[in-house]
Amino acid sequence: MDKSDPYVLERQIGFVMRRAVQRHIAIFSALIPEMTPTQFAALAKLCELGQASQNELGRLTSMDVATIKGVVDRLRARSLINSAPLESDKRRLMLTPTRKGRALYRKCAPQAAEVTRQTLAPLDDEEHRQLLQLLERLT
Amino acid sequence: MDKSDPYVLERQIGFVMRRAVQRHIAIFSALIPEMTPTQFAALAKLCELGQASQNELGRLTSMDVATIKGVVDRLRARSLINSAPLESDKRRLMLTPTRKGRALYRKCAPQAAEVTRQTLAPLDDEEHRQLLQLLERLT
DNA sequence: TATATTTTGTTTGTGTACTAATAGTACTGT
DNA sequence: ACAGTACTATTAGTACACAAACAAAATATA
Repeated sequence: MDKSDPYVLERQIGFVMRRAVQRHIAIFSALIPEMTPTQFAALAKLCELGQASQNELGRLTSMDVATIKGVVDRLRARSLINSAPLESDKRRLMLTPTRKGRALYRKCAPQAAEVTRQTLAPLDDEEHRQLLQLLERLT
Repeated sequence: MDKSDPYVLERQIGFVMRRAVQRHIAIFSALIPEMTPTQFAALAKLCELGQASQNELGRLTSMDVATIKGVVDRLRARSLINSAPLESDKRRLMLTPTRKGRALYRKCAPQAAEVTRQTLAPLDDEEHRQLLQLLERLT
């Protein structure tokens, strides 16, 4: 990319990523209306771990402390997860998925794979790999 | 990408994009604390066009009608843009950047280019081109 | 032991971002 | 002229996302 290129909004990485994320979220909510992508990420990670503290879950899903609190609150309000203060460290809020939460996760996981497929439909396997690898290096 | 891969949250395109966007926004707000990326996009496009209706500006910057309204409200509250109903079509709200808005845009534009540079710093020019092209195809 | 630091969680405030509903305006075809 | 349709803007409601300020608990260090 020529560094002397004029500034064109539509070619900036931030603008293009925002649009790609918008499309992804649209696909997600069409295929998985039961949950938002963020809620699914938290539930999926919690099911994978079995249990985790709220703070820990936030770190593992790249959510801010204030954000993970809201997400956890909404999941708990729908009885998809339980929370309880930890005896050994009273600051921590230990989270576990409920039976209902695990069931919903199992139901949605294949759909989530389909979301990824549809999002990446314009690309072939090699391009998919490349894109993921390039994006990961931006982190 | 092997379609039979197990579902690993961290390798899904949505998760990776969310993280990349988070980093980009952090860089943006460090370099351009005067505005959010969204506000800059709207102001930049409006300065480029000279004028536009609110709806038109939203379409050109990929913002929902409700979103562009909020962004325009905040820019107007800071006297960066003006708005007035259009005589020839009373449905439309015509927007123009103020002198102050244009000055701020001119000041921030080079910084915005630097935001893009820093965001893409882990990649070389060819990789930058590739990433942009792949993301654009996801739109 | 006493103090300082770190960790964890909450709250408040601001700013996207979308859906759905509403209302006024403009256009189209008969 | 009028009925139906499309467009534009606003509002209300829900949900991320981050910063900043705070409180409580645990850990480290003097």
